[in-house]
Amino acid sequence: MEQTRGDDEVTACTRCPVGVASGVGEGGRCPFVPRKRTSGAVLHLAGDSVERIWFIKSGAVLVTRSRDEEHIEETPWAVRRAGSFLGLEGLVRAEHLESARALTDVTLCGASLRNVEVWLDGRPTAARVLLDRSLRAGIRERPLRGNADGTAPQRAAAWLLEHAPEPSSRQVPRRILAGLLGMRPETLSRSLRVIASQGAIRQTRATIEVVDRARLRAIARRRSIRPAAAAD
Amino acid sequence: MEQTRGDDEVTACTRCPVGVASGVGEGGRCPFVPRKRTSGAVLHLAGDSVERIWFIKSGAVLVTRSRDEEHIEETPWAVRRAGSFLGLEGLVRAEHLESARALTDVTLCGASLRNVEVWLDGRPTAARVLLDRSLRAGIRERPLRGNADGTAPQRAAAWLLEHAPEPSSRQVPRRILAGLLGMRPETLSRSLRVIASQGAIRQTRATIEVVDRARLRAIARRRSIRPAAAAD
DNA sequence: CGATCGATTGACGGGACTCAACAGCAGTGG
DNA sequence: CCACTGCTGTTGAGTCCCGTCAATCGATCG
Repeated sequence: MEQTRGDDEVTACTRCPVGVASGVGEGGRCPFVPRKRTSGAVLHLAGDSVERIWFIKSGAVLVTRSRDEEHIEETPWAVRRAGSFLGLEGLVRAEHLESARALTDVTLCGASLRNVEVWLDGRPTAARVLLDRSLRAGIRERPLRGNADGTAPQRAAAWLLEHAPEPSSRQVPRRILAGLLGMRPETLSRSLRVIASQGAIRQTRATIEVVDRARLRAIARRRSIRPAAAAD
Repeated sequence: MEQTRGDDEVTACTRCPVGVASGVGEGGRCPFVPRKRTSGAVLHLAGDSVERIWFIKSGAVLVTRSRDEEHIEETPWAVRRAGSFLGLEGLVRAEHLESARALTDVTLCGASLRNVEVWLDGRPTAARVLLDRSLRAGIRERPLRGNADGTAPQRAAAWLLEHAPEPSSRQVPRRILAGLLGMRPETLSRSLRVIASQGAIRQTRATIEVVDRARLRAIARRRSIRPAAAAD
């Protein structure tokens, strides 16, 4: 539970971890400058060369990855929220690994790759902030995508348990949600119907409302598929 | 292709990225001290409190994650090789996220969490090394686990394409490999038979030999399942 | 050789994908 | 106002891939 929860909006740079690391308030300047994007805006595409690194101040961003090298087909991968970075790959490779689109109206702080490099060299605490955020994101991004992670209703229930408290999650379209869970929209629709029939959620065409977390947990945990054995 | 390939063994600390960041050769001392473990040794278990952080100097380590919070059932997650860290989670949470076992005889450099913290505060380049390695590992660790990532033969072919050059990959038991790919051993066995019947590999009970990479690629790419559509 | 474990093969059933049709909803324009 | 269009989400029917269970085979070890 040490993960930051909720869409914790950070407005003041003096309370922003990046701002703090930059010494804002003590005469330091933060290389990341704020910018707003409206819902649906494309931030970058996989395969593009990394020009800027972004820090999400508020809102939610959908990250999609391409399965093939040519970046033709993309599949939803994760939802990044306030406090996460976008484009950190730029520090270790030339091109974006993933595409990013604003899922809601967002406030992003961006800095050119060059400025980030300068920042990393100049501020002793800068690298630690990026390391910290990178590790947290890595822990958090554990997509449940296949039968090995449970049946379709199980994965749907698990996702709802984890993301229902987020206000922005209610705006995730069914099609995208299905992609995040590694299933087809039809399968998601059927899964939600099963979950709703057990009284754990109430749903309309566009919204999902959790009414019984305990029951939802029961659905998510029920193990019909045993995970593969590990080495002993 | 900027990822380091092969089981690049690092023996001299003056050529090790961690050693370089520690200033070995310029009077600095590296907090990570080498230790050897034999194949099969358990390095740590998920849920244990993080005592030490390890850097892999040579060999391969199997990382397994537990699906449930109680850490009862574990499923293979990734194979980490020379140049990767183990236990970096310790910097942002108290307990190990994953279990680790030596897949081959390994040489590990370990440092206590406290010493790592001291090291991070004292050496300006230390955090950058960890950040760099963490990002690379994050890019590399992209497990293909479900139907959404392709059929069983496709995932098996994709894994072989990526890992066949690694000498240590030939020692991965079928059962473990199946877990890494999110399928049962029986399904892996059938998949390999299909791939072999197309002439892309030759296999015995214990070994897999790639004989036709082009054909293997064709099998991996053939799209019988379309990935879910991304937002446009 | 007997015991044990891992890998393979076969038979079977179920869950998810595919394809298709339909319903709900917004935008457009006559 | 309503037909028309386009898009998203739902529902149904059919197919097939993969998980499950069971038996067999191979390899290793005492």
